[in-house]
Amino acid sequence: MELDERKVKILKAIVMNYLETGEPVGSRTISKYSDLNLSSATIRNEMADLEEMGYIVQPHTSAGRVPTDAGYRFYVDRLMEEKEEVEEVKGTLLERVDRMELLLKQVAKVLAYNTNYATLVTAPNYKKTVKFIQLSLVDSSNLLAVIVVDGNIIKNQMIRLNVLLDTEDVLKFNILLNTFLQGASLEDINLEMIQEMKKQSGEYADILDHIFQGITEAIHEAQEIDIYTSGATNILKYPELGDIQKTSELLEKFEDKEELTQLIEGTIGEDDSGIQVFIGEETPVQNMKDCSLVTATYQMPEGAKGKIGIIGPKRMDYKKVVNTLKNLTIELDDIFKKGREVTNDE
Amino acid sequence: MELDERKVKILKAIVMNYLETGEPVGSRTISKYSDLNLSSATIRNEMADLEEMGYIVQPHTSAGRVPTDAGYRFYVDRLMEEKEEVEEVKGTLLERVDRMELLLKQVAKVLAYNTNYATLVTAPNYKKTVKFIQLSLVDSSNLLAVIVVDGNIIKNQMIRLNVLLDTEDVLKFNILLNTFLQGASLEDINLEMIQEMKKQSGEYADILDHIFQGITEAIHEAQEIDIYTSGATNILKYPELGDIQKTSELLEKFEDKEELTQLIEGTIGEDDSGIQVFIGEETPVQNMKDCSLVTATYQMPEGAKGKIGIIGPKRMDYKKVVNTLKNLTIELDDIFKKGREVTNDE
DNA sequence: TATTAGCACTCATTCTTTCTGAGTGCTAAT
DNA sequence: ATTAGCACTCAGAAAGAATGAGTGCTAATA
Repeated sequence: MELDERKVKILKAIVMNYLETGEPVGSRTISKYSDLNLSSATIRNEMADLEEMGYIVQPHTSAGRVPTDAGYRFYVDRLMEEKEEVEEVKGTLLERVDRMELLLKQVAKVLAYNTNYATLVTAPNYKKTVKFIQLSLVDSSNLLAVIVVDGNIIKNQMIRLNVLLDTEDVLKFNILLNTFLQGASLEDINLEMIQEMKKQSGEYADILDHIFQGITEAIHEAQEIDIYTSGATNILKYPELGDIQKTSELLEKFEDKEELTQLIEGTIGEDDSGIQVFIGEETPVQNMKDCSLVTATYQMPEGAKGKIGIIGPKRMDYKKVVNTLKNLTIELDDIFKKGREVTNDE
Repeated sequence: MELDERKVKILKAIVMNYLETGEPVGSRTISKYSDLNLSSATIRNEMADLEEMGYIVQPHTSAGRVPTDAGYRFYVDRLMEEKEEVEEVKGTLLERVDRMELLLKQVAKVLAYNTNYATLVTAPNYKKTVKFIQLSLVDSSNLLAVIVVDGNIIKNQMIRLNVLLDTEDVLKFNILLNTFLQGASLEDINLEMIQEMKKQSGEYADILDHIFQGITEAIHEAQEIDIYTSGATNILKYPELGDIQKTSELLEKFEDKEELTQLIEGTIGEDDSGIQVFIGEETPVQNMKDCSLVTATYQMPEGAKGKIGIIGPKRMDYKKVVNTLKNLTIELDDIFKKGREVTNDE
């Protein structure tokens, strides 16, 4: 059977109507509210074909039709024309990037507010490289390590001492650490390097162990993918995800970063730039089979990438979501670029 | 009418039974499962009295009785004997206090896991005093300010420069800042002090403005009440909070720190130490009228106080919750004390 | 006088049954 | 190829009947 132009028109009408109303769409509706000027009977015949082809289904015999995953997919890939009007993202993003965390939290929040879906944002994930390390003696038994990795992400680590150090010792350590570690990534810090540093540090070799532990912890922590979410409760707004049981399980996942990390990593694939749409079964997480997921990848000037995701019901307003995401990533790119110009011209 | 001993016994039986089952309690149940050896008819008479006195109600004519807020209150205040068995808190807390944030997040999580209710924990709120400040030059245009306030809370602030500074300048600033600001709280930093510092800093007075701004921002941020929540979705587990509409509004509040701050501040009252129980209408927030809130105050050796709260349905297991909270606060006090011994013996 | 057995009554809940109407598929006419 | 028309289906609403947990009241009992 062939998917001729008329069938496409009808399919489009069905999907759009369903997106709007959430009710199964009957032949009569299409007959009346489309410019095809066909009787409901004709539409019915066409619908039967479309059903056979797998684009739509009837929830039960005497009901209208509802798009299948394939139907949505066809719509998203081929029918959904771009909106020319820019979907403005309301709510200001921070302009200063020095607190990445705040910025991303804000992104999640603004996005949730704008779309009324659940959102999540991952921090850009790149091989972090030490830019600057400083130890300072806070008091006699506490040594503070401040580590700045690129992207101006700052980590602190309090190191408890059981030996007395004086300022001069600390100064020595600082120099030592910086000469060795500046520009190093986590992988670069290998046994050999450590040995060498220990050798050079002479009598304080055992303290160095302590310090190292603190530092690796900090770098590790910086390396972890941070995830920020917002608007999780929006999920409750869509009654088609009726089963409270299921929905609350989904919400629970949303509280758990581990799970989310998996989710996001599941989306890293072929088309790793731009926008991806996962519909129903295509979604990489079990509990989400009744939802759709739209992700966008943003990129920092250094090449680091992060993801923004929106989770909503299958009948989500794909057009709006895709558009909003596009604009948001542009805005983000902009902010990062600006940030870079001002900051990192080393 | 008088609340004699028998009535009290009956009331207690009703409340306990209701806490367990969630179903209205009938006279026959009490007659059978209590050691009173009274017929259901007698119980009925007594129940009628208790209803008149406002401790219980019937949801409808032919149903058993359910405790009113007053009924719960009486139970909590007078009937609920302390469990002697310690309600063990399962799941380890971090032992090291240097990352307060992690500790409190953990507390919220463990508590939610143990009780199956929604939990929230506020960071201790005290007048923060600067313990240590350090500026360092990360690169030519970025100055990093690290501020440690007591309790070893660390704040970072990247300060962007449009003037070139060399290491010596930074050193000078460091000395200047530390002599003036060490031990100062936010309120202490007044115009006079600033003037004096500017005078002493001579030619770099205008950079100082920049730095000040950064530092006050950081202190402000440290001053803010941080709130950590966990297990919000547990709320969905209690069907008696049936109205999804309402419940989801409640959940939304749980996403919003502002609201939560209000909530917690609403509980700061007379009995500001130990454990407080708010039942239904007593709760300081509108959407929470169908819930109960139990809060505990923990105290750091410095005298700073924070709150731990548990939100659940009115028929929550008060005994368990109160007990768990008691033990948790003790455990926390312990951790803090240890932390102090090792850390802050200045 | 306090307690209890007994009975009529109430009413949420559950299960059935009936009704309704949106929507279909098919056939015969255009 | 399209459409009018009609019989058919079936979810969901509405209405009715059965169930049973629980009550309040009264009269008998200890």
